[in-house]
Amino acid sequence: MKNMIDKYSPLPIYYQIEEAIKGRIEKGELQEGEMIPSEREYAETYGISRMTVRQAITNLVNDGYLTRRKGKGTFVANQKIEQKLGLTSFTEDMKARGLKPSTKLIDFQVSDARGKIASGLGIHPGDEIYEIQRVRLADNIPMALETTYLAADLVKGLNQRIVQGSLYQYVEEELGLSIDYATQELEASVARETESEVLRIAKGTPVLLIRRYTYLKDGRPLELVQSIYRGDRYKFIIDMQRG
Amino acid sequence: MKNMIDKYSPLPIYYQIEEAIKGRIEKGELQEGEMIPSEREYAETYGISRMTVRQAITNLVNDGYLTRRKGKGTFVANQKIEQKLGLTSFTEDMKARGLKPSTKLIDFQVSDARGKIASGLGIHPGDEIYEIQRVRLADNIPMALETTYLAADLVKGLNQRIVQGSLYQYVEEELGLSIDYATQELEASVARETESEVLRIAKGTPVLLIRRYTYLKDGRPLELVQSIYRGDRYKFIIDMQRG
DNA sequence: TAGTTCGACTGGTATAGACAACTAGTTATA
DNA sequence: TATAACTAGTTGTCTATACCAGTCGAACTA
Repeated sequence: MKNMIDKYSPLPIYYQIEEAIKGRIEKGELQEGEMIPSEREYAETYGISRMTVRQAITNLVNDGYLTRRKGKGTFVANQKIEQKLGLTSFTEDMKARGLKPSTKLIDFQVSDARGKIASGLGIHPGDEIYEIQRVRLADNIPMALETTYLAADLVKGLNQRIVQGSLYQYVEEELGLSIDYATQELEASVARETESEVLRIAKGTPVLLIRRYTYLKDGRPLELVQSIYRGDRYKFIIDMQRG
Repeated sequence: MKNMIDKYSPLPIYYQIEEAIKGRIEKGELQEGEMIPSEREYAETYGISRMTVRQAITNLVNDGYLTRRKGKGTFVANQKIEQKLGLTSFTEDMKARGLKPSTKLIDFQVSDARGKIASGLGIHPGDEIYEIQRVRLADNIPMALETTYLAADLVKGLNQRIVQGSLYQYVEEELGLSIDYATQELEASVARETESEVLRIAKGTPVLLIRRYTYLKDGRPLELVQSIYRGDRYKFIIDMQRG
């Protein structure tokens, strides 16, 4: 039941190895984060060259199934949180559109929760929250204004450095909290004073407002992200009439 | 001015080659569709192994800069039309969300243009149009109903086989038409009879209606695509109140 | 005990060569 | 003339080998 490799198959050997490893991951025989056998080990057990094994593994790394760590080994990749949640990150979204995404942090402060935000985060009005404001750019053109609200006593010790890295990673790996799911609301709106300035559009211009609530495994709300997208740059013409 | 490769640089040779080729593409020295020097040629002129050249080229193929054609050569890739237009294709969109996209063709027919469709395509009511209806699925769950309308005398000879491949490629390469730009309209709506059946949702469920108009370089409208997305599966809660 | 060195593991880079599969043009043949 | 065979080019696959560069723990040393 071992040697599933057929050297005389018309299918390339690297492809057979590739499918074999992928199969073991999908069957759950290889778990997320688990180390797979080393390249030399594969080469020996199948009686093939290490370079051929490398070709198979390289493809799987490119497809996101595996990650390599020099000196340590090759590991089954973790699914991205965005993928788990079924969310598209701004970065990936823009890349898919062929644009160069970037982010500018414009505000990071502690403030008091107001009505809608407090209820969204499941805390009391007046409780401390972190408020992070970023501009998302595509090819250096401002595309969206994104404001993230987090309950301060849930994500203790948050600072500017973390915010500029991966917030989700910090929450999961450092704080040990498990992100579970998210819901999104989309609504059509118009740009207000602040937004029009940052996005360099006229006040009153149609914008897309997306509100995302992210929840932990235990049901507590983790964050509320409110994004204002320029309708024009997105080439969305928002008209409110019903079909 | 030739040998830009430093064998004793800490940067890997394959990386240097990679950057060199990428640079030539970005500077326009290598045009879209143009064949680049063969792997053996690179190996010889730089005095390195062909496998090292292959590593560089493989990376560029993975990044979408080049495409290989066995027996012919390696060519500078065409930018995807979706990228040119700044549009996200359903396929890419779903992949980015970690879902497996698929498409089911449910109707392909010639019919007569009615009011809104005729004006959108810049033809007269009663003129012949192709009408293509597809269901877009993610992980085999129907996500959207997509209807494409094309003026029959503009895209002559369209058939089911082409429709199941790349329409844009056919239009550009076979018909010699140049796609230029597109606009999108987004509006909130509710599912009607037909849509509710195909998408397996209740009549009256909120849906996202996206209308895309694609235009040729000469300004003529090429197609009108009307997509009905399930609001629930997209986890969008559409509410129409203004901010 | 604390620190260092060493060795055995990992993946990363690079070589030189071989043959297969495919493409396209040329040449020889029926 | 049409067809087949050849040829020279391309990428595709695979081998066997070598050495470099991190990682980590065990053994050695001050």
